[in-house]
Amino acid sequence: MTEQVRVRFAPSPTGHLHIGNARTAIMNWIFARHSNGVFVLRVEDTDMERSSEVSEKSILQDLRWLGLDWDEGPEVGGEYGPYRQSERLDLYKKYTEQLLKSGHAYHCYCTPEELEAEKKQALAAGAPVMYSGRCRTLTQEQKQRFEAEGRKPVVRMKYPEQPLSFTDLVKGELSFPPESNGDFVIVRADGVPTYNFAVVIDDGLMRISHVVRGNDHVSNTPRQLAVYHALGWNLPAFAHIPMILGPDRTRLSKRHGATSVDMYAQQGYLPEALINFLSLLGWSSESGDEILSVQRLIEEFDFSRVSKSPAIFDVEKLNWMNGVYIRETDPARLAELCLPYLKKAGYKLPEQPVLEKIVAAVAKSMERLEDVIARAELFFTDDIQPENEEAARFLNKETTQKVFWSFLRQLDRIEVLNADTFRKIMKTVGQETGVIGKDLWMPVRIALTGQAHGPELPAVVEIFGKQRCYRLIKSRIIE
RNA sequence: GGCCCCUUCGUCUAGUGGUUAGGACUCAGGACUUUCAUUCCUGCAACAGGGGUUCGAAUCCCCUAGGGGUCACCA
Repeated sequence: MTEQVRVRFAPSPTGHLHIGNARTAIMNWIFARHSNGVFVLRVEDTDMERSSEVSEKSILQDLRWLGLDWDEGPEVGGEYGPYRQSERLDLYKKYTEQLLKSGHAYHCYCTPEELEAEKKQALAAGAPVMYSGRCRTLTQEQKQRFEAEGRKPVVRMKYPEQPLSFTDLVKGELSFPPESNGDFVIVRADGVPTYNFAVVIDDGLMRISHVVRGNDHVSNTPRQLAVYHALGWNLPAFAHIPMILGPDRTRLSKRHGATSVDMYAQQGYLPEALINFLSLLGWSSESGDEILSVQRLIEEFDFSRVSKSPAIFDVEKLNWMNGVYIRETDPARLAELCLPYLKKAGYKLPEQPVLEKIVAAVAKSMERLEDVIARAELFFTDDIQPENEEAARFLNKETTQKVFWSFLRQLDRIEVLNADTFRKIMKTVGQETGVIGKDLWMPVRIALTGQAHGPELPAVVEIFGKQRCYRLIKSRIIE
């Protein structure tokens, strides 16, 4: 029987959920759901300086917003906990001692200053930059002398002298010669383990079957292999997914604009759209389809279709895709989603049915939910004025006044004004005045909305109602 | 600089020895329409370069160039 698939997403709580990390989380989650496996969330907070509870909270919130639920981890528990590295220190200690005893690791007393000097020298000489390993052979006396000086040692792993290799699910066979790494620190002077050590202990103990992570971790992998081997543990499968780059082909960062999930959420990107878009950065459906539901992503996901090369984050395409999702959203939910933005704009909100109509009227031209503020403004202001010269010109056409007069006459004869009756009115106005096309519609549009471009007039008019339309047209009549 | 990896339209990608190199976004043009938007149609646009292997290479091998990653008591 095949072993249960267990994957993990292991963010460090040092800020918001980054777009790149979000994509990693998404692929892990999708793969877990695809395989009927377990999705573990583990908080890598061994960097005491930079980690914070606030960050952890926000990352958890962003994951939930995306719809990525975890089966084990903070706030849900699980049998392989605890799920914060800061709460697993005794575990790391146990295995550190084991490695020390077995001779795979040793104490190193070099000071940061000494290391820095060594590094500078190597750099100047054009030699490879790595630790010399000189503390490997310290005698008892030397160690005691360092201790007496008050030096706190770190623990270093002896990097093996054989090539280290593994098979990556997306990149294939990968091999690293011994000279590609030196002895690396696994426990800091303060006793806290470093990433490359803790990650192995945790993945091993948590029975992680597939390590799915960003390509920036490829070069870390041989160091981790060394730990696995020293411990005599079985290797998980590795899958290194391509990185996400900015338009300038460098690592996606603040310079490129919004880089965290919460910023996209704020601007009004839908979680489904973000999931869909991010999934397609480095993966493609065999069908060639691009608009893919979460359900389909789960069904179709496969590492064999993950690309090896980095992908550039293209906001234009995200915008398009988000627009597709907005247009597919039913009016009730869309109204609900737009509500926070309308409130923020300070608009006086109407009844739910009217709100839904407003949102539906402008939805076609929206790429982000925040667009609703500008698009729907005309429904929330009483002061309708031509927005520019182009608009004002239609008001001054010689045929305009008779169109308005006719329009008001027709309006008087109607009970309720809705999209249908409005169309009928316009038809009659056209016949009565002999004015057609733009000259007929534009003056009405400008008088009612102030804008030469905007949502379909019948929809606008239905939302406005008879009173408001009457008033607005009347106000444009020159006696 | 050492080590590892990558390279198809501007961008995301399909493609696993024989295709008019396909799709999507963007852009341009057109149709629809009272405007914008939506929708639909059409078009522009790519195998980094050079050597091999082969009857035949985007597909296999080598070299060059370009790009990315990493070399922390960050993760």
